[in-house]
Amino acid sequence: MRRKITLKHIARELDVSISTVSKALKNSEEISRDTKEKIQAFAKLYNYKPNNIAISLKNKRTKNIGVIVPDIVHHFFTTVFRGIEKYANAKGYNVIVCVSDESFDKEVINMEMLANGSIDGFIMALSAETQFKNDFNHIREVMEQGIPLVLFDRVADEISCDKVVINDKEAAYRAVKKLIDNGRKKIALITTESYLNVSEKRARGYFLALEENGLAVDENLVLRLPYQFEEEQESEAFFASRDIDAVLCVNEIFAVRCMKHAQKKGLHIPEDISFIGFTDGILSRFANPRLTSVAQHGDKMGEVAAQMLIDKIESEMTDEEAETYRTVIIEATLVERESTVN
Amino acid sequence: MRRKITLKHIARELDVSISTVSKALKNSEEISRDTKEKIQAFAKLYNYKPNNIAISLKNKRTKNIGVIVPDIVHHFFTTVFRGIEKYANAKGYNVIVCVSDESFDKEVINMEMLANGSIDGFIMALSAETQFKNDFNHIREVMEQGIPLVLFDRVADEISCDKVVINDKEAAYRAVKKLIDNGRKKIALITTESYLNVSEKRARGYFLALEENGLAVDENLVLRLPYQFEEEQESEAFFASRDIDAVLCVNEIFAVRCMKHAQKKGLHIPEDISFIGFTDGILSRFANPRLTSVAQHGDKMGEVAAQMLIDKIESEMTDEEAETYRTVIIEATLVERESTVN
DNA sequence: TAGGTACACGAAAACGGTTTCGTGTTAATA
DNA sequence: TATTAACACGAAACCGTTTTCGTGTACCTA
Repeated sequence: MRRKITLKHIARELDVSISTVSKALKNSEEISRDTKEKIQAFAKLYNYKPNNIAISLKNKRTKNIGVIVPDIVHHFFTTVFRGIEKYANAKGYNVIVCVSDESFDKEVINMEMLANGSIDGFIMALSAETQFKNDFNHIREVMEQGIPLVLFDRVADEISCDKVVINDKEAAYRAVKKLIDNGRKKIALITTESYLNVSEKRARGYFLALEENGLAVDENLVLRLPYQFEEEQESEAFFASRDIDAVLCVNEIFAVRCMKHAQKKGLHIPEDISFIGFTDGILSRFANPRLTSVAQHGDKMGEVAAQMLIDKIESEMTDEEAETYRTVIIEATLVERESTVN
Repeated sequence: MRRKITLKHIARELDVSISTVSKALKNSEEISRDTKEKIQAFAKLYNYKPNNIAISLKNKRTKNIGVIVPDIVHHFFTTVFRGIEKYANAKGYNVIVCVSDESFDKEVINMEMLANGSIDGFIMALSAETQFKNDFNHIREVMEQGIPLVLFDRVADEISCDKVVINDKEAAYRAVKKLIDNGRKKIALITTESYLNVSEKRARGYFLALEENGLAVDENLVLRLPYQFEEEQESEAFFASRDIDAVLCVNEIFAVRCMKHAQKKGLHIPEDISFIGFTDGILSRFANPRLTSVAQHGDKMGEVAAQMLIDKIESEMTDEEAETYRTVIIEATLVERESTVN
C-alpha cells in the first residue's frame, strides 16, 4: 500500500525546506529553475496531490456545498440536485447531500453537522414539518455565522436570503386557463393538505383562474389529500360521485392515480375529461395517456441556485452588501401531451 | 455577524490554556470540577462547536464517504443513495455525491478530486463507459492508497474489492419461469446493448429459463435497444410484427413503453400478453395496468454497501486482513401486480 | 574594499484542533 | 521534616498546507 506523499516527504527526500517545495509546485518566481524542475519532477513521479483538508483548514474554504432536501427519491428534487451538482462540479465544488426526510429534527441536525466547517454554503428546500412548525431558528443560526444560504422551491417569507422559486401560482393559473379555453366548465383541483407552501400557491392560481373567467368556485370540486397517500378510496370516491370534465393536480402522482379512477369510471381522456399535473417527471412522460404537465425545470433551478450560492461564496463583500438578497423566479412551462386536447 | 468561536478564544477569555479547554470540553478527569464547569458553561453560552476540518486533519478521518453514481435521476440509484445516506448518517458520516453521467472521464476526475483527503471511502457503481472500456486504473490507484471501496450493482470481476449486487440472473430466470408456469410460450426479451453487465446477466437468466423448460430460444424474440432510447419506432415495429404472449424487460421504462405498444395493437394485459419489468420503481407502481416487476431493493443495497464500507473504515486491520473482500448478494424479489396473471 | 542589491531559499507562524509529557503545588506518608 | 504521590494544568508537537519575513551568498558598483 503506497501511502500518500506530503510536502514534508518531498522536502526531506530532496533536502530542501517545505516552503521551497510548496513554492516550487506553485511555480513561484522565487525558486530557481533547477530546483523547481527537480521538485516538480519528483512530485510527478510520486504522484503528489495536495491534501484537501489541510488546504481547507488553511484557507477556511472547503470547496464543498451542503444540499439539504426533504426527499431524494422525489423526481423533482433529483433534477434540482443534478443541476446543482453539474454547476458546482464545473466550478470545482463538491456537493454533500443530506436528506431531511420531511423531518424538522433531521433538518436541524444535518444543518448543524455541516455548519461546523464542512461546507462553504447551503442550498436547501424546507422540510414539510419545518414549514408546518414555522420554526426557522436553525436557519437564522447558520446565517448569523455568515454562511451563505439559498433556498429553493420550499421557501419561507420569514427567512430573508437568496431564493429560487417557480411561479407556481401563475403556472396553475395558466394551466386552468388552458382548460377553460378548451371549453371545460367543471374543473376539479386535487391538492395536498394546506401547510405545504407550494400547494397553496397552486391552489390560489386555480381559484383565481376560475374567478377571473366567470366560473364559480365549488369547494366540492376540491380534494385535499395527505401528502403521501397510499390508499385510494378517497380519491376514487371523489371521482365516482362527481361530474367533472377537467382536473388540475398539484403533482403527477395524484394525476396518474386520478386518471385511472376516471378511466375506471368509463371516461375517456382527454375527450370526456382532461388532466393536468405538476412536476413534469417520468410518470408524466410514460403515463397512458401521456400527461400534460407543468414543468418546473428542476435542473435550471438547481443550476441557478448553485450559481447564486457560489457567487456569494466567492465574492468578497462587506456585510451590508452580503445582506442584499435576490429571489429568482424560474418560469414554469406547460408541457402539453395527450391528457388534454390541443 | 457572530463569527465562530474557537478553543483559542475560550482559552484567552478564561485565562487558561488551550489544552485545558480541549480537555475540559471532553470532560477529562485531568481537569478539576470547577474549571470544567466554568469552561463548559462558557462554551455552551457562546455555542462552541469544534471545527470539523481541524478534527479531520488531526485524526486523518473526515467522516465523509464519497458516492459516485452514473445518474442520480435514475430511480434505482436514488433508492440506493437513500439507503447509503440513511445508514451513513446514523453512523455520523456525511455523504458526498458525484455523478459520473455514464462518462469515464468524469468518473476519473471525481474520484481523484475526492481521493485527496476529502473522504474516508468510496461507494460506487461503474459508469457505462467505464464498463465498456474495461479500464479500471483509476480504481486501482485509489485502492492502492488504502482507501476502502465498495462497488454496487455495476461491478467488474477485474476489480477485487467489496461488492454488493443482486442475483440478476436468478431473478430473470425466476421471472421467466413464472411466465412459463403461467402457460406462456412465446416469451420476448427487451434488453439493452450488451456491454452493460447487468443487462447481460438478466439476458442469461432469460435464456437459461427457456432452455431448462423446453422452450426454444428464438433470437427473433430478443430486442436490443440503446440504453437511453427516445424514439419508439423500433420497439413498436417489434410488437406489431410478432406473435408474443409474454415479455421480460430489463427495466421498467422499456416495460411501460412496450405495454403501450401491445395495447395499441389491441392486446389485453395480462390476458393476451404478460409483462414483467426490472427496477420496481415509481413507473411500475403507477403504470396502467400496474407492472409486475423485479424489485432490486436499492435501499437495502445502499444500506449494506454503507455498512460494509464503514466497517472497513473503522476497523483497524492489517493490510492482509483488509484485502479479504466480500461480495454480498441481495435477493431480488418479484413483485406481482396486474401485468401478469396470478 | 565597503556597501548595496538581487537571488534563492529557509524558519516560523498560522489554520483549529488533539494528545503526550512535563511541572508546580498541595497533601499524604514515613 | 523530607519524600512522594496525586492533582491540575500548561507547553509543545503534530496533522499538511500557505505565506510572510528574514538571511546568507554572490555579484555589482562606487
